Amino acid sequence: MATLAFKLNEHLYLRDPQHTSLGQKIIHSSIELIDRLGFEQFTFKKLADEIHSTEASIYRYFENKHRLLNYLISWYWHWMEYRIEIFTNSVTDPKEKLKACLHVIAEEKKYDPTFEFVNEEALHRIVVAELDKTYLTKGVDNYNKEGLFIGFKSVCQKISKFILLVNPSYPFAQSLVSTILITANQQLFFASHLPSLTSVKANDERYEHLFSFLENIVFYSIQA
Amino acid sequence: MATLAFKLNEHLYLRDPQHTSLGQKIIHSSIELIDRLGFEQFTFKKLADEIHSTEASIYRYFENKHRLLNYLISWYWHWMEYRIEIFTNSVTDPKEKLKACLHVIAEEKKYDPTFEFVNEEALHRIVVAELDKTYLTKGVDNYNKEGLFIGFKSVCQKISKFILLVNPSYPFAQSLVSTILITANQQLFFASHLPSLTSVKANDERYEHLFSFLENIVFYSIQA
DNA sequence: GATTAATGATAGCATTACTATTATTTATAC
DNA sequence: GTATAAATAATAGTAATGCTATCATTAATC
Repeated sequence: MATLAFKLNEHLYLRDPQHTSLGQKIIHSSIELIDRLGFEQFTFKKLADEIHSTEASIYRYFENKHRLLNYLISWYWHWMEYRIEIFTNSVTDPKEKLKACLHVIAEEKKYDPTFEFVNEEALHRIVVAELDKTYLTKGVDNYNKEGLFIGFKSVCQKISKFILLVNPSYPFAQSLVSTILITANQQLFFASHLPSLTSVKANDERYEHLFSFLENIVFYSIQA
Repeated sequence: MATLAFKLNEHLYLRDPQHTSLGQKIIHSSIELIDRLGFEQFTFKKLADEIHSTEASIYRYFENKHRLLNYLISWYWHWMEYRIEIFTNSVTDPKEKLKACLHVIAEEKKYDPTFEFVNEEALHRIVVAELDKTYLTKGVDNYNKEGLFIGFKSVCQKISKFILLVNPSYPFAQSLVSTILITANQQLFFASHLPSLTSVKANDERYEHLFSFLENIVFYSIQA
């Protein structure tokens, strides 16, 4: 079986979890547990109990739970880049390419059977709720040097290039892209929990609302 | 002495810290410590040592460190609203009102002697690094019911109204405002730590860069 | 079948996030 | 000015967390 797997930065893990049974259980169940408990309440002890293993065994895969979170979120961005690639690949018009990106960003995240032990729906909720915790820490400069954030950076760069194809003289491409990638998740969170902070309604059309908002910001800002 | 003080939501504290000597020391030194250590490393024990008091005494003012963080950040948004009020008050043209808001949002935060025991510069760094941690938690719905986030919401609402004065048919006012308030802080953080994610340069003109970016997004999006 | 690697079982330790109790200081009321 | 109450300090204790270490056992590989 030639399962598709992303090559993640080595500093994210001690032992690669993708290729062992225990490693796959760690990934699968940590997504489930972090989604359920939130990152603060999540512990290696609880994860160990869940997968009928031990704390010590998990520590052989990940230095600590912070690295594990970074791993999961990095995986998410690699998956996003892969999806953006799929949906922009055959599109030639730069504006349409950009629009395809926005669709991938704003769409509902569903289980992708290409990646067996990853529940993308739950992982997306984790990204929404915990992304900032990966870089909003005193260790950010060291983590950055280790390359822990290349997944996110790479997606940003890819979309920035599309923006510059549409308007080569737009001076805020990087800022605009990081803003919409982060705000997309935030607005969905606000829709569910702090509705007065968003124009996205918490109903079935939330993803369409979100897309319209992103489209509005992006295309008017770059004056396309 | 008629010191100006904000009336913060009662659920933020157990005993109002603004009116006692110990309370003021807690506010003053918690800002200093959280700024220096980051919220994760900050503990009531360390704060107690810093102000030559005890853990137990601090617990009589704040239920836990999470509430204290909420208190500080809520204070910040009340201060921001107060500043927005000052700078928009005498302006009549809606576009100029909105522009004045963006200036307040993007400007460098400096010590405001009106509020003796608060170091706004340090507090701003705390907001940049820790804001999301106040609401990105499993308890968000309960906290929201208690009114812990009214400071932020109130600022959002105020600016949204200015947007609707400029263009009454703009459908994303709330989303646009929450986006720029949060992205303003994020872009400054990126400029310092993850420069490839932002177009804001980490030099003396950072605040002007930031303002231009916000101005670009806001005024083109609402088609002013 | 021997060797090595991976995992499990168990223990331990410093720190954290509290709670509880009692003592002491400070403020206020009479 | 003393009585009374309130605020604070001092101290102790507890369960959980985030690890590290050791040794036994099972599984993979040569």
